[in-house]
Amino acid sequence: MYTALMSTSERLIESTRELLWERGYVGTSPKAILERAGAGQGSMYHHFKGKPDLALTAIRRTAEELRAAAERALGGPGTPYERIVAYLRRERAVLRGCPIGRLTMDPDVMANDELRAPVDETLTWIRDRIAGIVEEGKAQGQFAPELDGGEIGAAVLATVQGGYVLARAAGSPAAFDTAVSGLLTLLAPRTA
Amino acid sequence: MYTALMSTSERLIESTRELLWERGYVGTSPKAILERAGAGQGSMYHHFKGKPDLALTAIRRTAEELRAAAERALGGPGTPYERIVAYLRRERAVLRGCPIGRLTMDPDVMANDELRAPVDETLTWIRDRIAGIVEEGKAQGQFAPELDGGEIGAAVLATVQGGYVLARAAGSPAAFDTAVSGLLTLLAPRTA
DNA sequence: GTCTATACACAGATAGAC
DNA sequence: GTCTATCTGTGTATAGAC
Repeated sequence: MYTALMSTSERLIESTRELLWERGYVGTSPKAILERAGAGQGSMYHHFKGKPDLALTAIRRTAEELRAAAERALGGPGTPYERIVAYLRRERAVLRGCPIGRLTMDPDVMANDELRAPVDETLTWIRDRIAGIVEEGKAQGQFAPELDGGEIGAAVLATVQGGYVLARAAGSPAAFDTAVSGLLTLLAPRTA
Repeated sequence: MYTALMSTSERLIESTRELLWERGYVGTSPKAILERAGAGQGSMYHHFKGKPDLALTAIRRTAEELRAAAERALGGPGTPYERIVAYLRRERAVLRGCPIGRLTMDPDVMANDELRAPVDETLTWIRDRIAGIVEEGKAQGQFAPELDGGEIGAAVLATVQGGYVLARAAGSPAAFDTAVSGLLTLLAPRTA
């Protein structure tokens, strides 16, 4: 539960972000949000139109943070392969899953175009970002010319998203790392 | 909603399987199950101890079916690579997601060891099954000796699970196929 | 076995006092 | 802005009639 160091509205947003990550949209009730934020019913309906409106604000912020975190790895120094390694190996709370990807399994999020949009945009952006890096690598001769940037970008992001699934099922982050290692072996540049 | 061609208990199980697939565990209420099954409150509590008990029965059945479907592709004819292709390309209701994998994002399933067990066992089984096929391929010289069966198995299954995430986010099955194509390019045997 | 009736807490939202 | 009522429906389960 957040202290009074934040405004009520901020505490509501941050509490919602946490709960959406932990329990998804259908699993998160206004009551739970209010308790965590230390606010009363009135505050939430003063600052937001209701649960979907507050969730939208929370999701947008989380999406922006995720994009920034991905960019820190993908836009860092090194060869294209090294940047993809940095992305795949970056620090993650593996057992918590992806705060954006998990929303794709939420029926109420998927049924609401406004809520789905930031999810779609974020994953598409990461996919395309990786795709561009793969094309860079091809141009530099690090990757084989038969690789398709879009396909590899999708495969890399899918491995991450699926890695979360395997790790959560097993109750251990190891499965995530195993899947990543497998993909990286397959993607390794020819050490000509 | 199911007709009277099934027993009440069967209709309850099948309705639960559908709803767990569509809406997950937290998103599925006994009331919705009863409506779909065309049964009254009493029937459910006569045949099952409650929602978790009914869900466990439903999940176990779905897990068994998923394993069988995977085995039909993985245990089919062809080289190791071809069998993995068959698995990755098998007919799927992509936009519905994986009926087992999606449960890993359900907080109440993950918090209940009995409910999580069949999820874990199923995904582990598929992972290991693919791992063995990769080892076969290595023995036959189809795959490079530096590939680790366990890692590739995890990467293949993660691509599938993550492919569902990408497809659902985009609202189109194409993203799934794109990711699969990318992985298959990377995994393609050296056409020595 | 299946039904309806009942129970009580929670989900989501509104009203109006301070 | 924030709070405490208050409201209607739903979630999950039990009781007891048929």
